[in-house]
Amino acid sequence: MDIVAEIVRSLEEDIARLAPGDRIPSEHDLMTRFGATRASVRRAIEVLESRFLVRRSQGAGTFVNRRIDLVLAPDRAPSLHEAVAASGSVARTFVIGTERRAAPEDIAARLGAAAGAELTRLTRLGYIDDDPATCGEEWLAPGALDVADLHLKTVESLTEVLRASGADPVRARSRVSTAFAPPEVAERFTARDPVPVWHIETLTTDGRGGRPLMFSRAWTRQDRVRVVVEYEPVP
Amino acid sequence: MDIVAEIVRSLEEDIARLAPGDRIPSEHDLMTRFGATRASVRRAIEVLESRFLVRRSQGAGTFVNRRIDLVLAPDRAPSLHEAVAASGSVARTFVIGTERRAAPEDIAARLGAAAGAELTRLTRLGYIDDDPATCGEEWLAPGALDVADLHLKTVESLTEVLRASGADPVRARSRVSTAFAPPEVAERFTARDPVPVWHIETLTTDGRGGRPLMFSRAWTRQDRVRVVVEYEPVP
DNA sequence: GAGCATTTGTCCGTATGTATT
DNA sequence: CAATACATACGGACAAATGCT
Repeated sequence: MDIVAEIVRSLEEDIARLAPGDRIPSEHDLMTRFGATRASVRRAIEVLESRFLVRRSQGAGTFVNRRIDLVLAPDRAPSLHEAVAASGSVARTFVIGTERRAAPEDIAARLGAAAGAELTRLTRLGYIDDDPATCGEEWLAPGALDVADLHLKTVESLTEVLRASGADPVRARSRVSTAFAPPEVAERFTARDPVPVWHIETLTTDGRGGRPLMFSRAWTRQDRVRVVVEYEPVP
Repeated sequence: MDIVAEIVRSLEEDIARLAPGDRIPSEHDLMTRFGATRASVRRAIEVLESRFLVRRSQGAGTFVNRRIDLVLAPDRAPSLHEAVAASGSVARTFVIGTERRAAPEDIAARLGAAAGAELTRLTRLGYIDDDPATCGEEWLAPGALDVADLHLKTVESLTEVLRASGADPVRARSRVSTAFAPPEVAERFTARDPVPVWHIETLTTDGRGGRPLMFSRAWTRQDRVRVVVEYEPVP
């Protein structure tokens, strides 16, 4: 009984012996192997997918998933690029938009701007192994950066740009939780179903004086990245 | 087209107008309402369930889910009991086991004990509105507490007990991530499918001297609790 | 570029089991 | 005990994306 659970168990063992990127047998093959319906086989694979163990691609097959560990700690720079590189994958980030726009009230407040103030907003999209994995926006405090400096292609260097402009950017406070990608983000991920994501917000201030410089808000796919947060109480 | 997505959208609107605990129409009613098969209706409800919007109970029906927000911050005591009470629900915690047992190597190390040392381990199970929602264990450092003090029924008072024994318990470091409940935990939750959970580890030390007192490891159901972690860099 | 086989995505219809009320 | 409602499984059909020829 419970043929789905049996298929799940069996496939789990198989996956443990495979490497990320390896293909698992087609649904048709699994039907004959387990003597089950396609519906049952699919249920089992859906369970594995919801555990982030496999990813499916229509027309291509089902493959063992690779997941990056990202540790966020007070004493460590939270570099997804480094974490990705360390695990042998390739990370790329593109700025897909820069604009001046009236900032939402909460963000304006954090950046010390008046409600409704027009601020510079960068939109970026990050890829891991050529798949979109993270998506987010950065809001710059008034006067933090000259707009002329923003013809950059990678956002990893944004703190570098801030530093070059005479500031001493340090992260002031971060907020991490999980959510489901809002429609405009899910669209970037070319997914329709609810995509479980990490929601990470960070306020960057000037180490000399504490003036707010930048507010960052990002959504990162949970099936591509596992975030671990370590924190200590401030005495 | 995409009848499942249509049902999801429609039910989302309905749910937004309902209160936690309210019942949504039966699958049979939804079949006639949308002119779809039960399979499609179930798919839609499964999507809502995976977003933690509803919970299903065989024989009873499908109900709008209630989720507690728990904010973990360096300057705040992470009290799930308080968060639950503040949202109008009832939290109860029971100690379901106390024993002396050889501690896992990593835990012994954190508590300053020799590898393989026998330590006191408490197992507890937490309920929200009479449903199991959190499950975990506490390991006590050697000499931190007299075993005779452990005939307590609620673990919320554990720091109180430590304090009464002359210590000044403070959280030293916490580690938060998401996972899927291991079998023995899922069993406590009376669930077979993979239950998405928060995995929270905390080391408690003595404020006077920094001696480790207790290591806590807990699994909390994501469909019952939403955790938000706020942290600041230590300069 | 066109055509084709493979593979996953979606939906329909039906039957039976099991927990709740 | 009976009715209700969710859980699980079977079987078939067509659509859509992929990868290869």
